[in-house]
Parts: sequence; structure tokens; C-alpha cells
Amino acid sequence: MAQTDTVTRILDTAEVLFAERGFAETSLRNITSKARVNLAAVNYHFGSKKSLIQAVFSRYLDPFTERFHLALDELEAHYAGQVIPLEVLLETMARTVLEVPAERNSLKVFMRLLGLAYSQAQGHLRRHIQEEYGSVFTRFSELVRLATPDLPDVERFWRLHFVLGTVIFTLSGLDALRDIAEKDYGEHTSVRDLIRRLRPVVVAAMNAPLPEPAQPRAEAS
Amino acid sequence: MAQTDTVTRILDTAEVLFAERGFAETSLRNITSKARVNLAAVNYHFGSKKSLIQAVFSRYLDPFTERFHLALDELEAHYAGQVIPLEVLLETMARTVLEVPAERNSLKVFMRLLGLAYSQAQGHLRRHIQEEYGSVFTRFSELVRLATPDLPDVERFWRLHFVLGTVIFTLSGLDALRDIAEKDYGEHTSVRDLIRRLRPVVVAAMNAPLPEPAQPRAEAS
DNA sequence: CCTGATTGGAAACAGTTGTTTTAAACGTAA
DNA sequence: TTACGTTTAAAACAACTGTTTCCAATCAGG
Repeated sequence: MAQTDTVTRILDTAEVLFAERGFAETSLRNITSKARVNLAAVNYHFGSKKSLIQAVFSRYLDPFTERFHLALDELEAHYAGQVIPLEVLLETMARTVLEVPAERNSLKVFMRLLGLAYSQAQGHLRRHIQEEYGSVFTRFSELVRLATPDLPDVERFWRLHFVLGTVIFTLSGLDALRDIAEKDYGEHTSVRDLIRRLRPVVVAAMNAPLPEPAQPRAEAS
Repeated sequence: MAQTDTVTRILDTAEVLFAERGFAETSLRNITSKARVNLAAVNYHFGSKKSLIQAVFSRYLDPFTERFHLALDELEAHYAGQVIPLEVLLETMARTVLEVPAERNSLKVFMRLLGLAYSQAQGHLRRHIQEEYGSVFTRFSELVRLATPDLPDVERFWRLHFVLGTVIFTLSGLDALRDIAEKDYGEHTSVRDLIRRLRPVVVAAMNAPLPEPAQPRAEAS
């Protein structure tokens, strides 16, 4: 290994540029020149741009899933068969999300990337994330199921994704929103601040009354 | 005008491809070949790809803002100075969003485009939307302010964007989510179905209890 | 009929993209 | 030293991008 590891410098630069401008809008030459690394180094170490993108995600998702599984293990041990309250589950998830990228202040980047993974329909990425992220999400939503026994399964499925949308949308567009908020209300909003505001909203959303039964309709889509 | 209007055919094709693959991933040749239109026609009628993108948005936003302003006019006339309930405001917005693209079953496309406008950082697009969309959003959030007098301004600002995130995220990723839901719960979910599920969640989110006061912290970001 | 705006076809432009190749250097461990 | 993995440099590759241009064909309105 030479200097500060070419691989690491590529990943560090790539994740920032990807988060700022998206995948298609970030060229390998953008990355390598800003990282002061040879162009060929990307294909040498990662094989292709696709693999680079996946590697950027893995660097976040691998430690995240590991820590989250551990945190859920502790939770299950502590509650010993009893139902874990919804608030505790959400709190644990939030804490894990905050812990993982903490060392580089890159929660913003992490969230932007998650948002891109959803909106930027890169097929290979969705598959890659499903594989790495799927099992822990299944486990988590099963615990949420136990914590919200009155909620029909379909309803809980949708509400979990409603909440996911709120979190990803807000945190990934944080910079823009923060600017507006700061300008209009003169109040600086930190990420921890936002999560504090998020908590009661998310809990209320999950515990909202059930919708009225569906009206029969003619249309399909 | 010849045949079915080249301009219209370009817009119809462009909006679908943009919604499916994003802006950068959709080339003018993709559009013109699928629309069976000459490549040069885009630059002839729209001037540039940027202008094409803005035109695609205008075709949705222009009628939307117009109808939404009218709907709010009627609401204010009907309530004659009295406070319009939050549920009614949200209901009105939802109805307008559903009405506008109804003729082409393209609500999905509309929402995908809105999601892209946020995530895909195209600077010019954000400005363009802010100009066309800003005034009606300001008017709407002022009415929401009157409907939720107990909510501090900052808190309402954030909660409105939480809700916006839920709606855009869910509806723009609808196809993927619908597939999962259908597979796991064997239940087809229409857009109207989703809005029915969305309503109590959104109302509960807006009316959630206030968060506990902020803890003093060391960090900034 | 003629004029001017609209289309189609085709080619070319200059620029960027991801990827590959060849070369020479460098570091480390055997 | 030899050998191997790493890194740089530079160039080239074919493919694709948005945009422009030229020309012939089509069309409607005055």
C-alpha cells in the first residue's frame, strides 16, 4: 500500500461526488482527478463503475447491518420474550443510523445515497441493496409487527414505507431545506434536532387510526 | 400542425422516459426515436434539452397551480373567514393532484418527476419549479398555519416537509412498492387506495404532540 | 401560386463517457 | 536481487452525448 491507500481515497471522493450530483452525472475522471489518483486505478481496483457504486454502498451498509443486528440482539435479550415498544425500536434504529457514519460527519452523504438508490433507478444497485439490507429490514419489521398488533399487515407495510419516505426525503434533501428554514425562521437545525422533531411525528404516524374501508371503484390504476 | 403534433409527441415520450430513467440517463435520441420524430426537432422546438425538461414540468405544473388556486378560492369563499380544517385542506390538495394528470393515467409519472426534481440536483429545474410552484405552496402553507394554530412555525415547516417526503417518496416509488405489497399480501393497491391509507397517517403526523425541548449539545452538524 | 413555418433524413460537429492498453516506476516481501 | 502487487502516466478505443447544419419534402394560409 502506498500513501493513504488509493482505494480509500477513491471511495472517499466518489461517495461525496455521488451524493452531490448523482451517479450518471459523476464521471470517473471527476473522481480520479479530485482524488489525485490515476484514471485506470478505478477499473484496476473495482473493475467497473457499477462495482464502484456498489462498493460505496457496502462501506456504509456492511457496518450498519452488523451493528443493527447486534443492537436488536441486545434488545431482544433485554426484553426476554416481552414485546419491545415501538418507540424503543425506532429509537434503536435512529441511534444505529447515527452511529455508523459518525466518524466522518457523513450522515448527510449516507442519506443522500439512500435517496439516490431509490430514485435513481439503477437496477443493479437495487438488487445489491436488497441482498445486503433485506434481511435486517425483514427482522426489524417483524419486531415492529409485534409492537403494533392492532395494525393489519398491509397497513403496517405501507406505514413503514411512509415513514421511510419521510426520513430519506428529509435527510437527503437536508441542505436545501435547512437553508430555507434558517432563512425563514433564523434557526439552525442540526441532524439531532431533526430526529428529535421526527420522533413524535413518526410514532403518531404509525399509531394513526385505521383508514375508512375502501369504497368500491371502477378504475384500476 | 402535422399528424399528431410533433411537440406533443415529444413531450409525451419524454415525460415517460424521464420518469423511468432520470434526465441524464435519457438521451435525446432515445426520445426522438421512440417518438418517431426527427432528432433535430427537439432543438428546433425547445431550443435545448434543459428547456425540454422544463417544458415537461410546465405541462403538469401550469394546470395544477391554476386549479389549486381556484380550489383554494372556493374553499376560502365557502368558509368565509372561518378557519378551514386541516383535513379539508389536505383533501383539497389530494383531489387537485389527482385531477390534473387524470386524463392520461399519469399520476405515477407526475410523482416520479417531482421526486426526480428533488433528488436529481438539476439546479435550473429547482429554480424553474420554485418560480411556478412557490406561490401556491406559500398560500397553502399559510392556510395550514391557520388550521394548526398550536404548532410553532418551525415545527409546522418541518412537518409539512415530512409529509411531502412521504407522499413523493411513496407515489414516485409506487411501482416497486406495489410489486412487493402484491407479492407479500396478495392485494392490489390502487393510487386512490394509497391516498385513503395516507390520509389518517398524514393528519396524525401533523397533529402529533410537540417534541421534547432540545438538549444542549456540543456538535454542530 | 407562393410564402413561410414545420417536418424528415442524414450527416457532421466537438465533447465526454467508460474502458483498455502499454509503459515505466515504486514498494514490499521472499 | 528477484518477483509481485500497486500506482502513475499517457494514449487510444469505440460509443455516446447535445447541438448544428444542409437539403428536400410537406403543409397551411394569404
